[in-house]
Amino acid sequence: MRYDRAVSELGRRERKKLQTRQSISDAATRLFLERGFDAVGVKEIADTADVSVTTLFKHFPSKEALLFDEDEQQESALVAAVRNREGRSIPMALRDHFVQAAKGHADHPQFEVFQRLVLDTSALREYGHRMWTRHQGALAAAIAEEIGAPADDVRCAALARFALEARDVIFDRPDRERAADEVFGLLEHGWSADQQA
Amino acid sequence: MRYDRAVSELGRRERKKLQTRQSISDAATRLFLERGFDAVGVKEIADTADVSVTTLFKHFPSKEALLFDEDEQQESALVAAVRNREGRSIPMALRDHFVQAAKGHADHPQFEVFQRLVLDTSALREYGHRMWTRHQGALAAAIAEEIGAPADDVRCAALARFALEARDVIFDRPDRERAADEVFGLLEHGWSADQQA
DNA sequence: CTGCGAAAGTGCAACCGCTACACTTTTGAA
DNA sequence: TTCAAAAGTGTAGCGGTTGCACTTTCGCAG
Repeated sequence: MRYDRAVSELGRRERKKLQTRQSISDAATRLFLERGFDAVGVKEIADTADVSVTTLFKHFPSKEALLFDEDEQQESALVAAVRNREGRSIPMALRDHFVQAAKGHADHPQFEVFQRLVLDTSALREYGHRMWTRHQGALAAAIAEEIGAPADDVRCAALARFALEARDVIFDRPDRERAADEVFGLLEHGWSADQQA
Repeated sequence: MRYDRAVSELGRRERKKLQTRQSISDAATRLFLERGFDAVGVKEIADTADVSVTTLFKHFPSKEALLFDEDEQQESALVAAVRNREGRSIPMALRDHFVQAAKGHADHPQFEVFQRLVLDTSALREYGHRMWTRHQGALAAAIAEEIGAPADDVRCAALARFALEARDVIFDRPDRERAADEVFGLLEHGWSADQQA
């Protein structure tokens, strides 16, 4: 959670609002990790954070959203990966971006259990995937602009969609880096490149 | 357990069960098409089909499932498209299969409104997509077997996933056949084939 | 044919996520 | 100081979904 402007520069009102939001998010994350997503009700989260259920839903649009707090920077990072790719092809730039991101997350040890929770809970896995694929439009637009194609070019949309889906395909594999090589290699050079079938 | 016996060969019990199931499905489809998915409650569907809500949920696992009745043949059709491809590459065989299927559906005029309903209702669109991507495993296995790769080969899994996702990318476009050419061309020959970027 | 157990269906109550509503409290600013 | 907007509250309710205890229906073995 990054807040560009310092918290102290906000009025008391915004500060309190942020504070409430944070305590809700904290309570939810803690309870979910302790006992699982489905075993905790919104009522209990609200009670733990010492707010009403109504207030909880004024800050978060759904129960699932309580766990996915940071989103915006992912999209800009994706677009940046395409823009500042320095000679590499777009698929390779995206491959590097994913590998890099996975490495970065590996630092945080708590990220492991967090990810386990999301992957083991169907509601969360679907919600996460939905949020993730929301970036398709922006990514496609960035790709299109980069190669000078119309903003709604089909191939750009397809590449964006495939790259985003690639993450899930790769995450299931034991050796993620090698999986990333193969999957993005497929996007870069195609199925028929080293496959006679 | 094989149930390829004709309906008439089933006992009165199974026949009645099938009958109630059908009347529920019919009532749901009719009401949904008439007034929209969200404007019809399960209670009303149950009443229309003259069953209790409990019975309704004994036949269908969710409200969305009421609209998606037949699934099994889609999967076998996908696998068959890969198997009987007669010299064509796998991506091209899948492309042809999709184009063919779209043409086949265009016959049924009621399919247009049905599709509109699904596409305009977020709950249904997501459910449909979830059901559709369930075929990834079977499709990936078929591809792997076809080229003599291990059943869990990453590239096969990726191709399967991408092909399934391709449907949605293509369906948004006005000229679906041309879109299918471009998207599956990307899978077949890769991004770098006719793209220097 | 009979009777028994399994399966299908019923009605009710409740849970859970979520929302509308009417209300009070807090706070920034004129 | 005053006032309107914003934050928060409690209650009541909706809609999908499930558990439970119950009745009815049917298939089948004795």
